[in-house]
Amino acid sequence: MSQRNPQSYVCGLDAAIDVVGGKWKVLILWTLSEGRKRFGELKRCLDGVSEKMLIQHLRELERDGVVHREVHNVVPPRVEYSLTEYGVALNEALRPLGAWGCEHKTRLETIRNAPEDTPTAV
Amino acid sequence: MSQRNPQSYVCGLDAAIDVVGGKWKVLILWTLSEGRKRFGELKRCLDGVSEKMLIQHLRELERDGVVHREVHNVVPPRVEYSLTEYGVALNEALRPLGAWGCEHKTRLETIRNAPEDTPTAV
DNA sequence: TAAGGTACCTACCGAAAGGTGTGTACAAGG
DNA sequence: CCTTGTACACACCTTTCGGTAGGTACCTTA
Repeated sequence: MSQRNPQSYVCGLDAAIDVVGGKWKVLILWTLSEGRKRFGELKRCLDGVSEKMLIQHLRELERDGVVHREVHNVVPPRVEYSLTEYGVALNEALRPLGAWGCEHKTRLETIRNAPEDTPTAV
Repeated sequence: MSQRNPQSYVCGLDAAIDVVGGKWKVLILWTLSEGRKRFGELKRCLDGVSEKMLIQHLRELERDGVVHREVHNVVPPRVEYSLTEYGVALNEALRPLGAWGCEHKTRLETIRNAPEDTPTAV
């Protein structure tokens, strides 16, 4: 997303947005709140995500300390992802925003699917 | 940002992120929570924003119904921006996220400014 | 022997986001 | 007369984001 130079987070809000600002990140967090999931499971949960983006976002979330990655050294590789305590807290903090989004969901969909230049009979 | 196709917001959270997902949007909302501001004032508050982006983001926030734009037809143009009730609610909903961000601000800054490949003496 | 599943990696490409620099109408101020 | 300030619009350019396609190592199953 709009990754700002991180030397200068202004109010914490921009820092948080920087963490969850990828296309699939909130959905990943949301999905992982149900419990630990394997890579393939996640992929099936997030319909339409490409493997590249899923991995990339998972890595970033891991780097940011909100997602934990656990590798089981077995022969068909088995990797499980889960939320850290930071991740759980982040999910909690996202609740009100999700609620706001739910309230305005249909309104926003309408706005955004509408043509910007309402050509009411030319 | 990562504007998803809005026919399919999954959980409201992605809808909300879509609204506040621009580089300067949360900062605009944050600044406007202090009260109505003119374009130039906003620009001075948000250090480093380009006029183009400020206008673009303001227009989008206006379209999404969270920011109100008021034009006074005077000769040196005077345009004032303020939060709508939706915008106020959105700001409230962003509070916990901002708090989370504040708690993790320095940690995130450290992580993100650090070299990813710690080249400990080559 | 061949195919399939796991969890990735890599190179390449188009689209979107964001920044820069200029122009504009109008009046006030020096 | 020239400059300054307001609130933009527009063209151009670079960077980032996200997606597609292909490949890998290993084992299982047919």
